[in-house]
Parts: sequence; C-alpha cells; structure tokens
Amino acid sequence: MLDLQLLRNDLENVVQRLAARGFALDMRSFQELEQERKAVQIRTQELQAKRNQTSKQIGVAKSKGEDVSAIMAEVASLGDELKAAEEKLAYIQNQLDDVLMTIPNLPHESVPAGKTEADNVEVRRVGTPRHFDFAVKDHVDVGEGLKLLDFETAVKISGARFSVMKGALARLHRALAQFMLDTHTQEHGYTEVYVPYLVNADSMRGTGQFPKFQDDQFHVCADNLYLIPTAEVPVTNIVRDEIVALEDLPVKFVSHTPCFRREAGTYGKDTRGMIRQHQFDKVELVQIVHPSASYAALETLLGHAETILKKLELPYRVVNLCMGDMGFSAAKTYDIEVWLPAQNTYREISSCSNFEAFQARRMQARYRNEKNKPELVHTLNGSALAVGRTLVAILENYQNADGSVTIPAVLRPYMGNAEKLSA
RNA sequence: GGAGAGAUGGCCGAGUGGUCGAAGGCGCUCCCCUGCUAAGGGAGUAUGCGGGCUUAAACCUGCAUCGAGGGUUCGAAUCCCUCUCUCUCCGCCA
Repeated sequence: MLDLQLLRNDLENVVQRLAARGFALDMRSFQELEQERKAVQIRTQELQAKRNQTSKQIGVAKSKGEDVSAIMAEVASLGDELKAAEEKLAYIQNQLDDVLMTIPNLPHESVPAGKTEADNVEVRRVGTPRHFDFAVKDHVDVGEGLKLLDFETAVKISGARFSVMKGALARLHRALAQFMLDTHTQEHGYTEVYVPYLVNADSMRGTGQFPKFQDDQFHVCADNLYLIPTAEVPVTNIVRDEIVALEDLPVKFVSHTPCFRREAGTYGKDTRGMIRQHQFDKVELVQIVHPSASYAALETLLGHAETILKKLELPYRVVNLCMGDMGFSAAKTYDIEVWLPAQNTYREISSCSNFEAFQARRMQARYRNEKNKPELVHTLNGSALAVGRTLVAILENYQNADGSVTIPAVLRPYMGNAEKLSA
C-alpha cells in the first residue's frame, strides 16, 4: 500500500512512476474521489462535533437538575443528516481503500526501465556451466531413470503438478533444506522460525497477496484459511500490528516451509517435471529493518542466497528485474537464476526483494524511532533457496554418463557421506 | 464438541450510561535535588485520520479508536446481538 499522503501531495509524479512499471492509475477519478472524501469528511466531522458538544451539555444540565427538553430537540434534528453523512463517508473511504489496495509499489530509482523479462539487466554471472561429453538428460529423465522420481503416482494421488520422491532423492531433498537452514542460522545470523502453513485473510492482505491475487491461493473454505504460497506470508506477519524496539532491528528470520500455489493461468507452462508445482519446499529469508538500512540489507540478503549456490558449486547469474517484470509489492527485486543444462538456459531459483514500507503500511508493522515515535519498518525477503528447483539443478548439473548423479560435497555429511545417487 | 470466565494504552490494572482518551502503578523522556551509587521531588508520555496549510517540522484544533462488527440512546469502555481470540474445567486426540 502506498502512502495516501504521497498520492494527495504528489499525484502526478506517482502516476508517472506507476506508468513506468506498467500500471495505469486513473488520475482524474482518483482526484474526484479524493475531493469528495474531503468535503464529506469535513461535513461529517462538523456534525459529530456538534452532537458531541450538545450531548455533553445535556449531561451537565441534567446533573444540575435543569430541564433539558429544548437541548434534546436541538440535537435530535441532527440525527438524519449525520447518519447519511457517516454512511456516505464510509462508502467513499471504502472505494478509496479498494483503489489503494490494488496499486502496486513504486519502483526504486535503481530499477531498470522495461516491460518484460527481456528487459531485465544481468548483474553478474558466477561459475561456468560444465561441459558434457554425452547427451544431457533433463531432471525428469535423470530422476525417473534412477527410479527415485515418480510423477505418475503423484497424478494418481493428487493430480497434475505434484511429485513423489523416493529413497535417496527424498533424502537429498531433505538434506538440501537442512543444509540451507544450517548455513543461514550458523553463518548469516538468522533465527529459525517454524510457522503455520494455513493463514487468515488479514495475513494475506498484510504481505500483498490479497485482494489482487486471491485466485492464486488455495482456500480451505470450511475454516476460511489459506494455504501459504510462500513463508513470506506467515513470517513477515509476525510483526503485523507490532512495534519493534529500535535495538531489536534488524530482525532476521529464516524458515523452511512448503509453499502452495494454484498456478492459475499457467496452463501449458512448465508442465514437465518439478519446475512449476502446486506444492514445493522453500527456505525463505525475511528481514525487518530500519528504513535507512533496507537497500544495504537487500544486497547482503542477496549475498546470503548466493552463498548457497556457491557452496553447491552451481553456476548462476543475478538479474536486476526491470520495472515491468517486478512483483506487485516490490520496490526492487533481484532474481537469481541457476544454470539448467538440459534447457540450456538460466532459470529462476530465488527472488530477493525490498518492499520498503509497502507491506509494513498494510500490516502496521512499526519500530520506535530515535525520537521514540512509531514509524513504519522496511521489510525484505528472498528465497534461499527454492528447494525443489535446487534439486532439479543438482540432478541436471551433476549427472553422469552412466545415469548416476554425484552428490555435491557440502551435502554429503547430510547423506551418510554417500557420494552418488545411483540405480 | 460441552460448561464457565475474560479481552481496556508500551506493560500491569481501575472503571456498569453523562466534562472518560480513560484513575493508579510500572516503564520511558525531560527538569530539580543529592560528592559517586542508591533513593527522592516535579513535569510530560496512545494511535490513526482530517482541518488550519501550497513543502517539512512544530503548534493549534476536530473526528475516530477500550478485541472486531452491528444495534439501543441526545450521549456507550459501560446496555443488547453476532463473531474472533484467550484462560479454566470436562470430553476427544498425535
């Protein structure tokens, strides 16, 4: 949510910056609505002030035993107009709210202009894609070849976009999550948190999934709860409606959770394999920081995610998302893309964003500033990493000619020191 | 699932229809006092939104907010209804 004050005081500039990221804000209708709000609010408050004042007089007069019928008649005449004014104000404010809740965040000045993925700017490449002297298989063929990955059974149990992993592959999946958690807690100073996977609508609103992306979420109707699409939702909402002490900033959480996404509107996209699933695991980093520190925090958080890929010795690149390709709530986003030899391309494995105060304003997440006044925090998060896609990258990059897969050195302690997955 | 009790500021806690945004305490800030420390005295200290105001701060002023939403009333923290959550007891359960 953007600051209403900013929209009032600097609308033209806001409209321009939103247009740059592909969002058309109807300036005239906003102004009209805002003007009406102002007039109705002033009138409503006048009437309320009058009613309050008169009612107070009644109390005073009664306590002195005076006759109050004249004053009561006076205040009674306010009733209808006041009620109408209050209703109209509530209606207008709801409309303004609806507009406000569907406006995306303003991009930071360091975000490149552009409309699509093609306009994203590569920041760096790390590692060199391995040369294969045999025909590379994709992760589906590698996994199924080892009889450790089974999509047919997943279809029987649940349907498309689910997977079943077995044996050493299931263990490797678990090992990856453990390795990521250990790295972030032991080397990067994050506190591990275990959180609910079902959340209420307020939490979804807080991080920006609602109201705009309601259709993308799994909804448990009987209890009116939603399956989390990312740990970002429960973890960031830890500070919803809270005032964090200045000395407790930055707050750094890491959490390993499953993520559930309906993937509405992606029919036909990435239908093969584990790239795009309704359910996948992710290790998520979340930081709650002082506003002056958020851009520095974004760089270090990105570095923390990169560390995992470096330790796994997987080639990757970092891209700075252009305005048109950024998510709804983000002010700036870096994606990390891992090399997938079978696709002969880099594919997203992490997304690290600074939301500035956009989520904090929706959540009323604040800290006490140097003057002891509550002020909105800045929030950030990043995947570090998406576990399923990391597994895909290992299967493809570490595959051998005989169909086996070498286990990256850092994972072997988690795998009973095994060196390979083999049939 | 059944029965009961409760939800008030940063925290604790009083308040059952009228000058209550809310006693008192704790905490915090400032000032005074005291060689230091400890103790003491005084003042201040909720949030959101609007208006004054064309930028920011400060200030003045209005409205709203006592778990949430409705209702009764000239007037609601207080009375009524619905919901949410917490606690206690019973039942069930990994």
